[in-house]
This record gives sequence, structure tokens and C-alpha cells, in this order.
Amino acid sequence: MVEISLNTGVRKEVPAGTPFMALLEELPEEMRRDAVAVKVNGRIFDLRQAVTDGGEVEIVTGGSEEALDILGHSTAHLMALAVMELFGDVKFAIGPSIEDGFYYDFLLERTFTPEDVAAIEKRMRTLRDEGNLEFVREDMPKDEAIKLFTGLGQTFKVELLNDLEAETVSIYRLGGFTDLCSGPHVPDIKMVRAFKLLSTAGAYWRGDEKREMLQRIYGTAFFSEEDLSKDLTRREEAKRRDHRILGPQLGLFDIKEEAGGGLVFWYPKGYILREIIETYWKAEHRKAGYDVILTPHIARSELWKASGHYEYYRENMYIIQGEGQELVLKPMNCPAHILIYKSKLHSYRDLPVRYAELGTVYRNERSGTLHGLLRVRGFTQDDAHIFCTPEQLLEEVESCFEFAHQLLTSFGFDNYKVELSVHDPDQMEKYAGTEEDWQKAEASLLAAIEKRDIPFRKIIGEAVFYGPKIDLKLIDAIGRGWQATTIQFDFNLPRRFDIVYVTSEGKREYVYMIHRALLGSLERFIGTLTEHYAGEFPMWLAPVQAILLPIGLEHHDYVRSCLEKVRAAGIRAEADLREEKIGYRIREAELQKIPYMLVAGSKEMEEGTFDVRSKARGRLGAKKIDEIIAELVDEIDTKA
RNA sequence: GCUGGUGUAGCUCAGCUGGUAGAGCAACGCACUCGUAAUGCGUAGGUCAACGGUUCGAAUCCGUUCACCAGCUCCA
Repeated sequence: MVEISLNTGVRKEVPAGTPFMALLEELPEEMRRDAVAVKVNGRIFDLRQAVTDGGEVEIVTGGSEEALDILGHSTAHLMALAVMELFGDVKFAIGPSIEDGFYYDFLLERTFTPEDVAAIEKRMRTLRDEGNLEFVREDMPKDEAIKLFTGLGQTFKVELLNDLEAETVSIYRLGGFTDLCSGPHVPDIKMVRAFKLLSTAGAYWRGDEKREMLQRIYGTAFFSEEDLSKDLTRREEAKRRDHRILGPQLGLFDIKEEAGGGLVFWYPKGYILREIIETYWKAEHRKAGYDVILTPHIARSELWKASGHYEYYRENMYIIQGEGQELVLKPMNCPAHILIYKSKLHSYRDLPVRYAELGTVYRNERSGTLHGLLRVRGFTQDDAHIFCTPEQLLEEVESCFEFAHQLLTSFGFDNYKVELSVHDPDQMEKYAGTEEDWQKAEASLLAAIEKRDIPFRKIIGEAVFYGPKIDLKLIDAIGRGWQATTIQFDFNLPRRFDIVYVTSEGKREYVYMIHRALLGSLERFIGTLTEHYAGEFPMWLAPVQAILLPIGLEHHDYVRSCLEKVRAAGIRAEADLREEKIGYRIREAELQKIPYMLVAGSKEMEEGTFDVRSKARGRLGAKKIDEIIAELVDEIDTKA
């Protein structure tokens, strides 16, 4: 007998071997129906599995993340069964649940067409409704499982098994489909109620480009049709916000085939947006104690040999031939900043030195990785390098973090996720710097995060070879994450360039170097901003803040004189004087997502007013022109 | 870079199994002089991504290249 207590408050003693399902019998009907799995002492189990140890049993129900995870995984198995039935000779790779749904990777001759996917989805529903299916779990010794999957010709599963440390493994059967799987799965296949297969894509076996290319099918699954339709709506919403569509549509930016992939053309309106960001950025950096600098776009390859980029980053660099010498189009700003630092000998009294640059860099990114503004070949980093003493480390990291927070929130990003990437102590040989350096740096990064008392994820082994880092991922208006801020230590370059400072004892020591980009790159940041606001930028960022619309010809002079006044107040305003119907011009202004439309006919002209139509709040009624100007200026100044 | 898909007028797209291209919007012209998300009529606009091949004949079939999309990988 073991003693267990349910998180509903029930305590009882049951014989070991009782299925968890039996524990639920006394619970209210709706709770039982909702139960997907149980968690005992942090481990998650199927309802069909048996109680072995006593302890706290937490019931995982439909609403939770974990339940969705299980559902996605179960749906992936059902999909695999459907694929097996429809296409026969299939090798199965893996089929996990992911943040955004689930997928399964298959190896087969045929390439899936959209019709195939529809057929698979249909078969899944038939199997669910008529197949009388159940997930059946079976534990077996590893070598037995190897025999089983070898017999089935499932070589990927055999490979996975061979790499597993465990003595005993579990398999799950669903109809004729047998999978190596630790589970758990939903207790009833009928729970796979609301799902949709979304897309197909290629994926390498184990993410290794030297291995087999598999076919992946992505899908999404929920416990109710309502949740599914919400998710599908969210995906539609994401499409509506796509900066690659909005950019050209709003006259912000575009990428030209004639120039090549990953190279951005900033149109007049997009450049206004960019210029506002740059101006604000520079002003804030000076306030925060940075010196703003500018360095060349190309430099002799010797510089890149010294930094190590020439050897280790070569495939990403554009190398050009000059007059008898080789030049590199800069992929990073750090060596240039170091040259400025090295222009004189620094004492500990000078530190920290903070050099900031809106540094435009070029990297030869692989063609398949290019993606709108989010992944380009030429981009401007909002870069800075901080040179400091070990004692200053913590304070500098803290102020970087604070600065990033301040910048991001002023652009409307109130939420972000924090990731701390640290070294893997077992692989010290692949890192630059000493264990002591790493300990010190990681401790200060950690302290800076903890001081802010916010949740974060620590990822061991994710640090780059030259130092640990903090990354901030912005969460946008519809909950998606975007890489922005990165604060990184560098133990490599100070040694390579021999950059030092003189201590109070008169000794020369290597400086500590922090590399940080707060917005990330202007391109990516503006892409992210565009999607966050769906192109409806707040007043201080909107390229056109107001448009003046006369009803008819006789109101043109009035509108012209008011336009001058509005512009004189520093508002970016235009007038649409075309001889089109007012409805037509309003529609165009709406589609251009201009925050304010100021409409004037005879009545307004007489009274010195405009009828104000706000993109966000609709028609606000007539107001005196001076009053309107004051309100708009206030909205701009408060960055609302 | 890899897998799959796509590339037709400024934009969104139609064009079946090969017989040298069509719509809507935009542009331009004319008429209308207009009150809060599209007034009507007309005109012009394309070496069908580029190059090569098959064919009597290619937007359509094949090959190569470029670009884009969904991913893999990579990353600001």
C-alpha cells in the first residue's frame, strides 16, 4: 500500500499498481473528464500508468500548458499512424510537441502535396472517430526495443535507442503504429478533438545538414474548437502584421531583387522612422555616459587577421581587392572600437570607456536564412563596447540592463524574456579566457538579472566561445518573441589586441570588454516594431502624423494655411488636395495608417476648426486648430 | 548552403493537357465638385524573373542561375 494525496485535497491509501485513472473515480465528473495526466513528485505520468510511489499527485487538466503539450504529442502520433496507413513505406524520425503546436518528421519517397496533407488530416479524423484506438504503453528492456524497431525497419528509432543511456525504455502503440516514446499520452483518443495540419517543410535528421533530409508536417492542436479557432485567428493576425508586406505598402522600406537579397532600401517614410530612432538613440547614449563614434566600413584584412575573424568568420565576410591590398567589408564593429581605445594608454582612472556606434556591417548570410528585415546581409547595429576594470563589471552590466529596459519600454515593448547563456564547465577547452574570468563574468551577469527580480532562463553551454551573455527577447503585441538586446563578455579580443589599462599599482592588466547591442540592429528592430504595432505607429514614431483633408476646392486655401501652422509646430503633416471624394481620401489615409485625419468643409472653415478623426479612436468631432495642435504636440512629446 | 514550393502589368491575381497574354486596383485623360473606408467612362502599360535547350511553335516541357515563401541550419 502507498499513501497518496491528490491536489484536490483527497488523501488515500491504495495498493501499488493501481492505475492513476482509478484515483480519479471519486472526483466530480467534469474534473475527471478534463484530466489528461498526473504529475507525481514533478514527474509526469499517463492516467493508465500505475501508482508506484506515494506522494503528492497533481492532476494535469485541459487548461494547462502541460496538457496542451501532451495533446500535441498525441496528435503527432495520430498523424504518424495516418501517414503510415496512407503511404506505407515510411521511416519515422521524431514527432514532438513544440511551443507552437507539434510536428512529425518522416522519410519517404513521395513528397507531400497539399492534397496529401488534407488526406492525412481526414484520415486522422476517421481514425479517431472509427478506429477504436487507444494509446497503449509498454515498458521493455532497451535491447528488446532495438530488436523490435529493427524488425519494423525503423532505423531512426534504432539509432535513437542506441544513443539512450537508459536500461528500460517505453514504447507506445496506437493502432498499427508503434513509437519509441516516453509519453505521456492522452487517456482517450477522442480528446484529439480540435486540430489542424498547417504546413510541410524539410528538416534534417537531428538537425544535421550532413544527414538525411526528412519531410516535416506541422500542426496545431487544442482541447476545444474554440481554442483552435483562436489560434488560427492569431496566425492570421500575424500575417496581417507581416512587416514584409506592410513595409512596401506603407512606403517604409523594401528589398530589391536587382540589388540582391538581404539588402534594405529605406524609402522616405521609413527613413523618417529610422532617423527618429537614431536621434533618440544617440541622445540617450550621451546621457548614459557613452561616447558616440563612427568607424570605416572597410578595413585591411590584417585587422581581421588580428581579431581572428579572418580565420574563423571568413565564410561570412565580404572580401574585396583594393590597390594591391585586400580589404574586408566589416562584419563587426569591435576591432574598430578597439583601435580607438588603443589610440592612447588608459589608466584605471579613465575607465569605464564606453564607445557607441550605429555601425553598419555586412555579413554574407546563407541565402536560405534571409527573412525580410529580420535577417539581412547589410545592417546597422546599435553597437557599443565598454572597456572596464573587473571591479566595474557588475555596475556596467547592471546599467546596460537598465538602459536596455528603458529603451525597449519607451518603444512600447513592456514585456521581454531574459536568457542567460553560460559556459559548459566540461568543455573548458573550447573557450577563450580562464575559468576565473568566466566565473566572475557569469556572476555579474547573474547578479544584474537577479537584482531586477525578473524570471529568466539559464542555458548552460549556450555561451559563445569568447564569453557569456544575456539576451533579451521582446514579446510583441500578439505574444511572439523577437531577439533584440544582447550583452556579451569578450575574453578573446582584449588578449588578441593586447588592450590593457594601468592599475593603481602601475601594472598593466587586460581590460574587461563588454559588447552590447540594445535594440539589436535597426533593421530587425524596425521590422519588429512594424509587426508589434501592425504598422500603426504611435505618434512620436509615425512618419506622417496627420493629414489635412479639405472637403472641396473652396476649402483648399484654408487647409493650406493651417498645414503651415501645423508643420510650424513640428508636426509631420500632409494635405491631400486631390480632387477625389472625401470618402476616397479618408480610405487612403486609413490604409496608410495615419494617426490623425483633419477634415475641413465650409462649417469648419468659418469656425477655424477641423473635424478630427483618429485612427485609434474614430471621429472625435470639431476642434479649434490651435487646440488640435496643442493636443498632437503633447501626444508626440509624451511618446504615448 | 540544404529540402519543398513560387516567380505573368507598379500591386493582387487568372491563363486546362505547348498555338506569341487577361481582370481588378493603381497611373494617365475626360466628366462629376463631392461631408468621414472605393463616382463613372476612357487610355496607356507586359522581351510572362534571367539565360540556355527540346519543338514547326514555349508563359506553359527540360536544364542552369537569381530572387522570394515554408522550414532545416545559422544568427544582430
